Parts: sequence; C-alpha cells; structure tokens
Amino acid sequence: MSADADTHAGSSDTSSTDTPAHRYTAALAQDIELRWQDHWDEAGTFETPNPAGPLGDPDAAAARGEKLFVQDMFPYPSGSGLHVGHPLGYIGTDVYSRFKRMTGHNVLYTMGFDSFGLPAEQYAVQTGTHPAVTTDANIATYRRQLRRLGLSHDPRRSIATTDPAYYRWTQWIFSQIFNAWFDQEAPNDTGTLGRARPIAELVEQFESGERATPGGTPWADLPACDREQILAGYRLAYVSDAPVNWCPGLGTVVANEEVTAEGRSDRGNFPVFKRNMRQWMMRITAYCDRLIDDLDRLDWTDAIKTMQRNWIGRSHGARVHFASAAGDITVFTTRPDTLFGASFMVLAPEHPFVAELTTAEQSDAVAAYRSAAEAKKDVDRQDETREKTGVFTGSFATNPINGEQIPIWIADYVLMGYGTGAIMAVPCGDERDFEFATKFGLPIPAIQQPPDNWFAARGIEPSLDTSTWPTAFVGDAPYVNSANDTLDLNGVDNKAGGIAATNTWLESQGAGEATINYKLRDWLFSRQRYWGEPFPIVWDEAGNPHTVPDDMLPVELPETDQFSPRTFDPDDAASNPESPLDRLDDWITVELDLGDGPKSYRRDSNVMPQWAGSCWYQLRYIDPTNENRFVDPENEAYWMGPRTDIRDDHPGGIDLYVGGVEHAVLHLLYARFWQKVLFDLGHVSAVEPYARLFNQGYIMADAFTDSRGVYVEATQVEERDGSWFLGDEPVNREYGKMGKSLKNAVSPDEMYDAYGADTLRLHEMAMGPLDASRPWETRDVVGMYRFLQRLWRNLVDEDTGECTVVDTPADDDTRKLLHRTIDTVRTEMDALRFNTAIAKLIELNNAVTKLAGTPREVAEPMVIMLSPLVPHLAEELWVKLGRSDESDGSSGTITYVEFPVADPALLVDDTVELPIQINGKVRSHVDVATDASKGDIEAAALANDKVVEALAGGSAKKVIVVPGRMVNVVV
RNA sequence: GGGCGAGUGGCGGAAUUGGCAGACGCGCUGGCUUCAGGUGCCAGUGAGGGAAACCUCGUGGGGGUUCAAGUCCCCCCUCGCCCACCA
Repeated sequence: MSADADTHAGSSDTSSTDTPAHRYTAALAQDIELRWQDHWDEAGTFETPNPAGPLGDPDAAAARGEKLFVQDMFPYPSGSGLHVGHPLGYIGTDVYSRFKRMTGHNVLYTMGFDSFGLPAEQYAVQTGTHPAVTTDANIATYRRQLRRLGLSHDPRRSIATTDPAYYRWTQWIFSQIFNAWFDQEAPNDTGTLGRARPIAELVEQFESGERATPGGTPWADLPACDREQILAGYRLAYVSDAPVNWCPGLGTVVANEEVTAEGRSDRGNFPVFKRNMRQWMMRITAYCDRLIDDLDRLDWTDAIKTMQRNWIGRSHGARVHFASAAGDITVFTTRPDTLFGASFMVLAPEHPFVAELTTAEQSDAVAAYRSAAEAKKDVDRQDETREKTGVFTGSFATNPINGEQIPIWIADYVLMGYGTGAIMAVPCGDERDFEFATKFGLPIPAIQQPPDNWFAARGIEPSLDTSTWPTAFVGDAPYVNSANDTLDLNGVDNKAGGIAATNTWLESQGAGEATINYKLRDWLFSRQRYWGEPFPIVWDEAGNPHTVPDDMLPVELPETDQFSPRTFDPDDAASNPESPLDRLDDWITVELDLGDGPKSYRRDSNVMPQWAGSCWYQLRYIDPTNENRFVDPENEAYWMGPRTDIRDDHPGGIDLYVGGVEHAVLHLLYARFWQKVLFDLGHVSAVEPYARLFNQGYIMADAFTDSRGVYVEATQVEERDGSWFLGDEPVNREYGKMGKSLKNAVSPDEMYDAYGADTLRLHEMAMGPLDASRPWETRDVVGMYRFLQRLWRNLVDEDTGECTVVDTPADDDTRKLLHRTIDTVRTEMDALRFNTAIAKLIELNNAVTKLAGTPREVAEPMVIMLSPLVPHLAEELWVKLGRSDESDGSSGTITYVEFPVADPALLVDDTVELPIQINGKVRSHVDVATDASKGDIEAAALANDKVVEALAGGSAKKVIVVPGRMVNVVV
C-alpha cells in the first residue's frame, strides 16, 4: 500500500507529469496478454481430457466435473482476416466456457475452419495460386488473430475441413449415406415410423422375396444395372437428373439457396440459368417429419424453429386426379373441400402432358408461350405485381367430383418444382385464380355463401352471382352448390369437416387420397468445382456407382494446376458445365479390385458442397486424432449423449451452439439430417447435433457510398456540419453489417494496439445483449479501458507495481455488496447476459474505489469473477495477489479456481426502503423491517408526512401493500 | 402480400411474476492535476418549471384493463430480418 494515498481516488502521483510506470496502459496490457498466451500454450492450460482414447484421461475428466460441450459456428477463413464483428460470438462462448470451468464442468471448447469454398478457388483462378496455399495462409492468419484474443480453445482439437485426415471421414459418412435407405415401416427412436437402414438389409429383403421388386421380377434374375437402378430409388444419396442453376460466370452449378432474389449468384453476382443435369442428391425429404417433430425437443428460439418449420413447409391436403386425354393429371391441394368450385386447371408450361394436350389450333400459341416462359428466370415468374398471363391448351379434363369438363390452361405462375406442377383452380375462393379467371373470362362458380357483412364491406348486395364480386371470398362459410349423388357438403360450415368428408369420398372413388406435401426439396449435393471433397465413388463400365472401400479413403484431391472450372461469358446461357476434375485423365481413370478382380473404373468428377464439412465437425472435435473411426463411441456418448437429467426426451447433442441467424435453415437443417442418418445407422448416440442454439447478433456500422452508389472506405470519411465527405466529395451515409463488402470493417489489431485484447473483449460483451445486433463506435471502447485501469489501481500501486490489497476485513456494506454482486454475476453469466454482469462488477469496483484500501476479502473474488471476461489481466492480478503459486489445484493459473459462491445470509438486509405511492405516483419512501407484516407496512405508510398531508384528515379509500416492493395509498 | 422480431435520454443499452423508468458505459458540462494539449481523477447530466424544497411531463402514436402499464389487451405508424403467385 503506497503511503501517499488516503484513498484510491485522486491518489495519482503529483511528482511527475508522465504516465506512472505501472499504470494499466495498452503497452502493459499487451505485455501481460502475450506473456499469458505463451504460458497457456506451454502449460496446456486449456487441454480438455476425454474419457478414452489418445486424448483420454478418465480421472482428469471426472475431476473437472460435469461435461459441457460449447461450440461456435466455425468460420470460413477469408483472405481479409478478422474484423471486430467476427469474434462477438467467440468471445461470448469463451467467457461462458471459462465461467463453466470455474463452476465444476469439463468443458470441450475449440475452433476449426470451414476451409473449402468458392473464394479460394476463385482467387486461385485469378492469381494461379493453389487454393491449398491460400487456405493454409488464411488459416494461419485466423489462428494468430484468434489466439491474440485469448480464446481458451483446446488447440489439439482444431480441425480444417480441407485436411485429408478430416475429409477422409466426410467421405466415409457419404459412403454410409449412399449405402443406406429410408425404411418407411421401421420404427425410429420416437416410436413413429421411418428410419435409415443399411442398403444391404434392403437387398436381403429383395433376395428373400420379403419385399417384391418394383417390376415383380425375382431379384436373382435381374441384371446388375437393373438392380442398381432399383436401389438408386431407395438410397439416401442418389444420382438424378435435376434442374440446376448453371452459372456460366462461375463455371459451376449453384444451389437454389445460393441464388439471390435477383436471380444471380450469391458470390460473384453473375446471371444464373436453369439446366437439367445428372447430379448427386441427398434424400433429406425422407426426414421431413422427424426434422419438424424433433424441433420440439430442442432448446432453440421459437423464431428459428418457426423458420425451419416454414422451410420444410409441411402442409396437409389431398392429391386429386383429373382424367384427361393425356392421362390422369394429379394436383395437390390443401383445400380438397373446394373441389366443387374447380372450374379450370392450370399446368406449368414445362408439364410433361402439355405437348399431348395441346390441340392443333392452339399449338402455335402454346409453343410461343412455353419458349417465353423458358427464357424467364424463376424470380420473374414469381413477381406478384406482374399481370397474369396464360394460354389455353385446347383440351379439357374431368372434374371427378361432378363430372364437368373443365378447360386446361398453362401459365407460368405455376411452377414445375412445387407440388405436381399442376393446380386445380377454384376462382371463387382463391385470389390468384379469381384474377386469372376474370382476365380470361373463365367461369367462377360460387361454392360458399359469404356472410352479409362481407358484401356490406365491399358495398355490394349479397348474391351468389360471382360476376358482381370484386374479389374472391377467402374464409369460412357454409358450402353451397357442393353436392353430388354420394357426397353432400351443403350447409356444412367448417373447413375441417369439409376436408375430411371430401378426402373420404375421394379415396372411396379412387379419385384421390389425403396426403402431406412438403416445400423442402431433396438436397442437391454435387458441385462442378475443384476445391471441395471428392466423392468416394467410382463408376464401372456399365455405368453403375461403387463406393471406394473405406480402407482406401481418403480419395484425395489430385495435385494439379488445372483447378479452374471452365468459365464462360456470364450471359452465355447455351454453355454447359464442365468439372475441373474431368480433365485430369491420370486421376479420373483408376484400376481397382472391388472384390471381383482388377477392373478399370472412372472416378466421380464432382465435389461436395461447402455444407458437407460443417455437417459433422462437432463429432470430430471430440476425437480429432482418431485414425480408426470418425469418432470413438465412448467419447461420443460422453460429449454428445442424451441428457435425461435435463428433459426426458432429450435428443443429445452439444450443450451450446452459437452462431449467426443466417444459418437458420440451411446449415442447421443439413447438419440435423446427417446426424439423424448417423444415429439411425447406429454410429452415434445423439439424434440431434445441437441441443441448445443461441444466435448472436451482428456488429453493425455506418457505411458510405459515393455519387455512383459505390461503397467507399468508411475510415476515410469525415463529418462536417452534419454531412459526410470523402475529401471534398460528399458521400451518403448508410448502415449495415460490418464487413469487407460495405468497406466499414474495423480490425481487432487496431483495438489491441490502442487498448489491448482484454479491453476489446470486455467492451464487446458490455455493448449489449449477445443476441442483439448493435452499432460499433470505436470511441465507446475507452469506457471499459478506464474501468480496467480503476480496477488495476485498486489492487496495484501504479508507481511500484506492488500489490496494495489490505488484509483488514471489509465493512458490512461492502461485504453485502460483494455477495449481492456474486449472486447476480453467477446468474447473469449462466444466462449469457454478460452486459448486466459487467455492470454489476463495475458497480462493485466503483464502491471499492471509494474505500481507503481494497480488502483482500473483496479483491480476490472480484478478480475471479472478472477472469472469464478479462483472463489475461485476471491471471496477472492473481499472481500479484500471491495466489497463483499455491498448490491448491490452481496450478499457476486462475482458470480452474472455484467461482465465488454468495453467502445467502448476506443477500438480505434487516431493513428495506419501500416507495410510498399516492394514487399510483411515488411521493415518498419509508424504511421498514425486511420481514415487516403487511399491517406494519401499512401503518408506517399512513404515518408518513406526505400521506397524512394527502389524506387531509380523511381516510384512505384503499391501501395496497406488496411486501418488499411498495405501498400504494389510494386517496 | 405472408411469417418472425424490434421501437426506452444526444448514443449503446438497464428494468423478476405488471410494482421507484433510465442501472452500467459513451458523449456532454463544470472542476482538480498540467506551461499547454492529451491522459488520469472528482462532480453533474431525460425534458420543462423553480433560488430551493419540490412540481409537471415522459418508454413510436391512439384507445383500454388495473390501486399501479416500458411490461397485459385492441387499433395504427415506423424499422429490421426471413419467405414471397406455395396451390
């Protein structure tokens, strides 16, 4: 304790104008941080013991406590490095992991890299640098920047999806999926029907005759290619002709999800065209029901669950068959009860029946319309502001419910990719159909009696003459004109009843059946690129696929400098995709013995999409060095197994998964699908990968555009008189997610130089709730810097660097404040509410600042509580407090020191100050005993001067007393 | 158009089950330290009125329920995200 300080406040050294030698400055912070980061690495501080295997130490794992698996969505290592927006979630998971280590948990926390992907490939195409070189350099940059933040990852467990030792197992999982089928009849873990089984079990069923082959021919009599064709109809990974989005500018095919609203590629912004191509598909649609139903078992926000449900898009309805000259036209409808009102049909222009249905006199019009539709992008066809267009085919279909002949039209607002590519039009009850019928003069039979107020609201007389209606009637109302000889809906006024009755009738007549439709399509799983996982598939001369034997994995990407896909003029719609691997003759042809002697095969030249590696990385974190299996079962069960102590139907999975909401549907759905397949095949114990999901917000920042609308470097923009300028040129201010594209990124390196990593960490956690997006203001960072300086000054003499903590006990008020702080901080950290935890710690420190000396009794728990947030500074202070060398299990680090526990006796005061309200407004306060009775509180309130004055001698109408909260006197 | 979410000081944000609106931080104002600037420290800071004690208003707008509403209900406005002719 320095002699010149009466209080900590205002005790700065007056003998020098220079900064004191031991002030907590950015330079000192940097010194402390780099030193501790080296120490942690050397000591293996954050290495997490497994229960078994190469990283196994069962005793150590047990000693750490209950398991906890925390994971970030891993980054794509881009060439531009990190900005301060990237690590928001990482800091959050690090603080949480560190907190949990101190409260008796064995925490698995590490980081990997999603390193396959288009940017490295495009960069390679531009510069000639191999993607592997770029990727390794970028990963090295990311590792350095993340390490500088002090994240407590287990460095032994880091993975990169581009590492052959990793993608060997991505390929193995693909083989598992390829060699599996979905048995609709087999019970799954929830007792409903439908689960994956090895394809060999299907073959057995065919061989034994338990299951008939589709054509009825005995399995043994079928040639190999026919067998394979049959199996392809069952496999969970299969090749199929699929309409794909061909992007000549990228020289590759992109997924629907990667096409922007403008019909251009997500990356590169090139035009995208429709093409039919043989592609690998994943039968994710087999899992639609389980993917929806199991959402109920997950601790995810309702917003994300709703988005997944909407994406899968399960709707109950019926398939209805309409007889036509070309055969039965099948439609899907959610409203079979409106079938009596179906007065025409509309097919997608691409529908296979169109050619046969088109009559001679309509053929020119239909041909013209079809070619016009073909040239249109899906996005244009879906523009709802566009006027309806369509052409009559000249043919009619039979409405099965009343035998009427209804005209068949084609129109581009019906899409081949959804449902059956054909709809029945019920113009009186559907706005789009009403519009179409009105425009083309088609009949609009009324089948419901709208209520009088519906007509009144539209200023027309009630009538069933639909020509007087301005719009369709969409709602519940009694049916009219809805009866045939065997079905009568007239007078029924509820939709559910109408649907049920109609479905029963349809099934009895063989005219249709109740069914469930999904919006989700099978997952297009191949890309014509170089920088991705090769498929572990070879093709024989007859054109049958075979998996490469597991012991020959990985199928490594061939070394080549021909990694460019062949690109074309971005607008060249006639060009065709060509995979880079196709050109490598030495690699593409291979001689193998697959059990029937050496034969020549052709390798599959596709690569997997970037999603593949991220579908299962959590499993590899568990057992990253295992060369015999993708993950050891004992370790998997330990880290991922169901937690029935949390809920009875807990699906297993990691305990906390943190990432951005942009992955709400794609990544999260694909990863859930793979997990379920692996579960069904008996490879893992968890049926879901991520038991709890938390979506962190984004860091936003101002961005600026010049007169051409091009983003300019935000750091160079100046504000003058409320306007913004780049040099002398005025620019427009916008606002958006921090990043390279908006040119508004702030590098963490700048923050390290100005304040240090601990200040940056603390600031990002203090800015607001972790799940909210918030704007970045560099000038705000100084607040947390000052806080850490005050904290340091409260414990350390700025001139000598000596610890100034006193061993005298804390006074009662300080002790109570300490324990209330402990109580709150524990609760808030557990709930990931770091911003409020930090506020409480600042209050405690501010109170300590006013004391004549900081009692050790307060200093030690305060440092421990801060250590998850500012780990380097806390380690340093722990040493200064003389605690780090003790042989009490802390072993030279604060990391595993027990988090303070509040003394419940200190959380309650003897007296409490209650607000006194008069007519609901606070007018005074009164001190009462904490355990005072309602009567005592009321008496105390009524004796209060303000209340006496307000009552003016009269009596209160009513007195409401909420013990411990407030008193309200109604006058 | 549909779905989900959000509107609180100059700014970021606090506020158990309805119970003292604005914790904590930034910024700003004044002061101390300093030759000065910066750093650091102390005090003040929702708006309006008042010398003060205090008073009035105040959580996007308008209604409502209640002793009591940022919080619950109804209508409207604005913004963000996702999906969009989904049959």
